[in-house]
Amino acid sequence: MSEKKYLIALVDDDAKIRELTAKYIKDQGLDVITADSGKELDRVVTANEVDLIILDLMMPEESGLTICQRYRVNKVDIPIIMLTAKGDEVDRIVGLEMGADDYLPKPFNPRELLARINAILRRQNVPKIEPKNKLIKFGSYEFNVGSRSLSKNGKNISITAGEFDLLKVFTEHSKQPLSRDQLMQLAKGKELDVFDRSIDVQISRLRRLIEDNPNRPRYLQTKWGYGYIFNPDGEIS
Amino acid sequence: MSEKKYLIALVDDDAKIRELTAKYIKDQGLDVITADSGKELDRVVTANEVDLIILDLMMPEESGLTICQRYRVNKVDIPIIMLTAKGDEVDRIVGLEMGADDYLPKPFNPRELLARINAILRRQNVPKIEPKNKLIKFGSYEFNVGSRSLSKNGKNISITAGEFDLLKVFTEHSKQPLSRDQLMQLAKGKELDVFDRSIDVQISRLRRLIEDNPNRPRYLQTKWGYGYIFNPDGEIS
DNA sequence: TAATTTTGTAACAAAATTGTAACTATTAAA
DNA sequence: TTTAATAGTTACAATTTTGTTACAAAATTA
Repeated sequence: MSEKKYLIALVDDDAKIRELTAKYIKDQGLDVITADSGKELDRVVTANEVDLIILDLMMPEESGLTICQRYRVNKVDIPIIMLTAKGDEVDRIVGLEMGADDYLPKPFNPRELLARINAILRRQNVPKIEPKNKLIKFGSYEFNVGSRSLSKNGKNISITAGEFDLLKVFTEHSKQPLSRDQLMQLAKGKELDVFDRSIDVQISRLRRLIEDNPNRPRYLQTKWGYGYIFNPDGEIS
Repeated sequence: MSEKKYLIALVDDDAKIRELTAKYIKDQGLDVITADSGKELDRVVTANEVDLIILDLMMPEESGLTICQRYRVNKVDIPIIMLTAKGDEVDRIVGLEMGADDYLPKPFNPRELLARINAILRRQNVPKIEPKNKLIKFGSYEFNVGSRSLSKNGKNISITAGEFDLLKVFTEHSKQPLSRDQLMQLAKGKELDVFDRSIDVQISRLRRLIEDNPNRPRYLQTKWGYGYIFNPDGEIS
């Protein structure tokens, strides 16, 4: 956890826009967690170290404006980019006065959003990060985040994108139990549906890659009734 | 920290489904008021503080869709779960567009309904801001809520989810006698049935984990005729 | 586009936990 | 001291949760 990637919280009530945008940002190498409301954002922000918030202005329960104001009043000074309806000049100005750092009219070009994200992060000069080739070792395994590769005793093991995302999340939260909810958020940037077992299946697949004996996992253990935990030391509890 | 009990309004014209579902929800420790029509629901909503509405789509007088729309137009933003006929893709989408928060195809699994209720209520709730690695020490024991772990003299003791929940409740209410009723409510979020001894059994199990001598409990003592009390100082009264 | 790979879903099996019932022990009160 | 009520404990059944597989859907690549 010494090095971390930028984490963007994306708040929009429209699931389609949310997922599309999240995917785009993720593809650019940033981490994304989504939220569909202010309440949800609160939870995300308290549970994670968010570097920047992208906030839709028009939302049913609590408007982006209110959320922004609430955060600023509470001295939460995470940078905020506000998404406004096209030409909504007034809201835009109010938004900036509320303490938003930038705004972007909808519909927006994802590349422009990305440019603004980078501009703000640079402006904030959050310590620049990730001189690639972050290497995590556990047992005879090596996991290289920069080169997206996994190996055992130097021999390469092929890992899919989904497995990679999941393992990356685990290595970034070593020795910390993660619920399926959190894993879904952190690895895929979306909400876990009730009775969704896809995380379990991915875990099972991941274990085949990173466990000498997948039936007796050492590194990727189950927290029964809660979720999973990654422990590079491989202590058996 | 008085936990609020949620009130669910259940609207269905079929009396049998209504009562069965109501009973199921009640058993899980939520309050329920039923209604057999939109009119009835209006009355219920104006007379009570309803936290969530479960709304059948197909009803003789006024359809669930209409009701939902009516509420949203009038800026009543109580979350709504819509019950749709199976496979009625179109209505489902229209429902969500009308402002329903979730839908459930009929016939539904009551457990799934409950899961969705809880998901929505959780989403509505502003999360408690809590220090992450809260560590409670008593005797030679350490209980870490963040990492969901328990240890004695540094040696890990495996604790189940149920035991964890119970112990967590006790540590959050140190030196305060808790009735079985309260414990059930706080640890499992449901109602205690008459003649339900499950709390006693869990206490017995928990004592095996956190007492040097489970037959002479120091930390988790009995309040005879009332309930139990947790005292991290371990004074024997 | 077709072929290939990856991912999610559903179903079932396995494992772990939890509740129940029965019985015993303890406590408080008569 | 007896009695009735309450609490402790145990084994076992029931339930819940997790693991895994095969297959279908979706995404990616050629």
